[in-house]
Amino acid sequence: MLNIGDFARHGRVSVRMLRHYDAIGLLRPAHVDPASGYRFYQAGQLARLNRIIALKDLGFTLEQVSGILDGGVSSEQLRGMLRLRRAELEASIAADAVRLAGVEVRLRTIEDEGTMPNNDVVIKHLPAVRLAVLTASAAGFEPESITPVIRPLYESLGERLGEAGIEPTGMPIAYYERAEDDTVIVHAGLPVSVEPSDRYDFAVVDLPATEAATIVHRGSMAECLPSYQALATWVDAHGYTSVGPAREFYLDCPDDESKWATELQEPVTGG
Amino acid sequence: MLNIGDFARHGRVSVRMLRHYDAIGLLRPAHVDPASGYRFYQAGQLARLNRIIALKDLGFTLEQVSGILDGGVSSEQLRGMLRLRRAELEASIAADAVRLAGVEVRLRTIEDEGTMPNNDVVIKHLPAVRLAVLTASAAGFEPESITPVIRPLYESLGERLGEAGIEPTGMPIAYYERAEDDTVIVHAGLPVSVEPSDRYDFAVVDLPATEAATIVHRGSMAECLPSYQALATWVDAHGYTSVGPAREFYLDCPDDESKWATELQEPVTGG
DNA sequence: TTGCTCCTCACGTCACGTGAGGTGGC
DNA sequence: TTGCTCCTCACGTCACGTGAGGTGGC
Repeated sequence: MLNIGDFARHGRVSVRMLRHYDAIGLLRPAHVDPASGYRFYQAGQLARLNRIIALKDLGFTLEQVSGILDGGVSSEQLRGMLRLRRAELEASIAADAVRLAGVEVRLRTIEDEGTMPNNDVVIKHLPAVRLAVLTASAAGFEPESITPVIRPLYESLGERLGEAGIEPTGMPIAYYERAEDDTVIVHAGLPVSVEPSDRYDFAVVDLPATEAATIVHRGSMAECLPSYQALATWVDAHGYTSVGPAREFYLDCPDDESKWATELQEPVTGG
Repeated sequence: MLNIGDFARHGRVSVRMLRHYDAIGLLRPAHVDPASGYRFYQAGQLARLNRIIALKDLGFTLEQVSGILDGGVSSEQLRGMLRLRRAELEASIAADAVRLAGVEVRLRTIEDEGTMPNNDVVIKHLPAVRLAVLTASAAGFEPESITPVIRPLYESLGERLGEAGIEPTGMPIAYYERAEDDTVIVHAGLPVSVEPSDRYDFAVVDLPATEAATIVHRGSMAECLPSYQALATWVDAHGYTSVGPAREFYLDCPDDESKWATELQEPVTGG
């Protein structure tokens, strides 16, 4: 019979762990002195302790270890648990690898530039939205070309929705496509919850759900290029691929345009 | 101004997270209604929220995120944190890979044999020990050859220690070496804390500290072969390499030998 | 008035580490 | 008697999830 200290030393575990295993019924001492409460273990109990440690090292919770050791788990169930554990470990390794890649990117950027890189890019899941849309063409993607096109689109769209008695259900979303002749097709959209109909003098479009790399641009849209570039750089550096047209989500549009907040959204896949 | 629900939806986080970030001072609402306690956020605060999420996704704690965002961290310190994080992630991936390999081994074993494999093997660090040792030769490693040699060795060793007035400081440890002619050199040891001396009629040997794969054998040493085989199988399957002579650590040796408990220790490296 | 959203506690999570405060045996 | 080991609470860890119980605005 060994006291708890000796048993812990032989088993290379802490005394506290043994008390914990006693408390949860995972490893009860062979004998407890009724007067002092002292725990005593048999050397042979090291075998069970070792089984516990071995299963714990595989990443099972103590509750699972308990089930496995006390026969509450059939051979078939054990196979299932091991397969699940394998899947979890593979997922965990993959997630850590993604984190590691992100850290590498930041380290390289900071060592190139000596400054904190653009941290504001986040991958988000964008749900599908139904939009009322008006479309027009612009000469290029520079703000000087876009602004004079999109402004009147939104004014007109607002009026037409009003005439049709429809209330937008959220903030404006614009999206852009490149035409063959390198001009840009500008879509000005407002979320609505109506069925498409010939009677409307605007289109009703369902934007699909997607993963997107996003960045919040603060300030006038005239100065949005650096934010777009930061977004594009990040997407490239993290191994994502752009899919589908970029979107602009107008979060906050007070009269003073220098105080606007816009989320730039680049639908992506991979990573 | 957005209420907490809308802000959470835009940021793809839970309301509870925003309250938590408020509580720890990481992201305070732009405005709090004094009467109701309602939190209100500006759309532009999404930029900070995204920074928080991005750094959190790299695996930084919220406290570290707070330090990084609030400028309490210089560019140099940030580099250091990123390097540390990289090392942590690499270690985490390596540890998970070891666990995964262990799970794979178990899965393969259980699918070959349809039964729970030998779980009792555990890697431990064995500290260095000083032993009083008597040595003899045995014909082979089978228990029939070892037992008649080691018994008298321990009897004699006990007597000689008694004559020298030395008390063993722990349980017996035996170790074995293979001679060139394939016979086995048997060392019977008892832990002591004395300096080596010519006056003793036994050797004083320092066994080095080592990592070892260990298994607890319960029962007579006449039946130790299956345990040794399980140990050897495990060492092989997990990619460890044996280094140095195997040891036997006698944990509990009552008169009834069928109740003995012995830890078989195989010094290893790698894994 | 019914729903909906918001609020503030406060417990639970997981496997112990770490005191605090006290006792028994050498 | 001093050390050493043992004991039982009980809080702390980390980032929230999840009720409980209650309130304000449409």
